[in-house]
Amino acid sequence: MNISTRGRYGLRALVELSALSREGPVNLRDLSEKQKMSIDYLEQIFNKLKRAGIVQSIRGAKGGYVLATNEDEITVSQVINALDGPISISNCYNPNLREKSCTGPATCVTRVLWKGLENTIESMLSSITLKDLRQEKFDFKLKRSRKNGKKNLLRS
Amino acid sequence: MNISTRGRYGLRALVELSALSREGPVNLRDLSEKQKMSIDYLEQIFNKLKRAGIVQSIRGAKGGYVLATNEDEITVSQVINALDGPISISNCYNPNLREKSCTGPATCVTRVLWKGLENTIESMLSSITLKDLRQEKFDFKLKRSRKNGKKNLLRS
DNA sequence: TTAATCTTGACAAAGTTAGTAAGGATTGCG
DNA sequence: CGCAATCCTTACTAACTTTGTCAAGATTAA
Repeated sequence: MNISTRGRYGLRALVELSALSREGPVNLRDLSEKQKMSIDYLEQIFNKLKRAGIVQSIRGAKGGYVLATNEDEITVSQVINALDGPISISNCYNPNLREKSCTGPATCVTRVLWKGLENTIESMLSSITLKDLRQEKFDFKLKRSRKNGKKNLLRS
Repeated sequence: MNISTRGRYGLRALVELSALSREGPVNLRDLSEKQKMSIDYLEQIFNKLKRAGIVQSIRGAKGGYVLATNEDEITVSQVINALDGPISISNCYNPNLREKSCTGPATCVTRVLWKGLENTIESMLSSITLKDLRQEKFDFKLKRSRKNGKKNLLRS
């Protein structure tokens, strides 16, 4: 149970990009130096981000990348999805993967558990944007519980 | 991001065991037939469960396994912990793993994000017991939000 | 034209997963 | 006792995933 380095590096780089790209496109060399990541790996990562419509590229000298939309419209969920694929706790209900799919009933209780956990995580990651991360202001209030007044800020 | 088959098989087998073991010890052959899992794999799994103190073994003919404590004292979190190790979204803050640990500050915002997500998942899985699963009654209300009256039952 | 960038695809070392296999130890029962 | 049922332990391996590296190309600003 892990979000891969690809997803995590990508997210960190995007937060950095989000802070820098008001001044114009940011090139990968700068990003790689700021974030201590290899340029080659970042290229792979940004290629995926571009195909997912999260960033735009500007080719040629003085080129680089910018966010394709507002920083408060890009969620952690979108980023992880683009880089690592959909979050999946268990594949037992996903028939087109090599793994034997569970032979039990469709309402198998552990299946329901994993699916529910998945939905909750997805929900949490959908509620946090690049802007929230850049400003270091985010919480884990789930979207489904709307009546909860107090924000439960995470600071440690 | 995945809970391994080891963890998932183990959990399913334990729910079955929870239902059957009132009558006395249950042997792995029976469990493996009911749940369509290989005996060899189950042996590996139950070995870990035993070392974690979740089940007790009775050796010899007519032996088998029983839960070591009440079914409502064994949480999903404990089971997954025993079989897959602690849930970890990101190792960037864990210094004794091979992966380069993040060079940023300890309060690195993505680090805080992953750690918070981890805590939330842990919290959810700690709130669900084998009994809940056997009875197919559980929800994802987090422990930390106590004022929430309505239960949000997961049934699909 | 040239240097700075992005673009694309191939490749590989290391690690993880999902089991399989084999032999041993313990104990109930006839 | 002796044997069958059962747990116990360790070793092994094929397939897959992760984490990058590398190289050659395309595009564009200056």
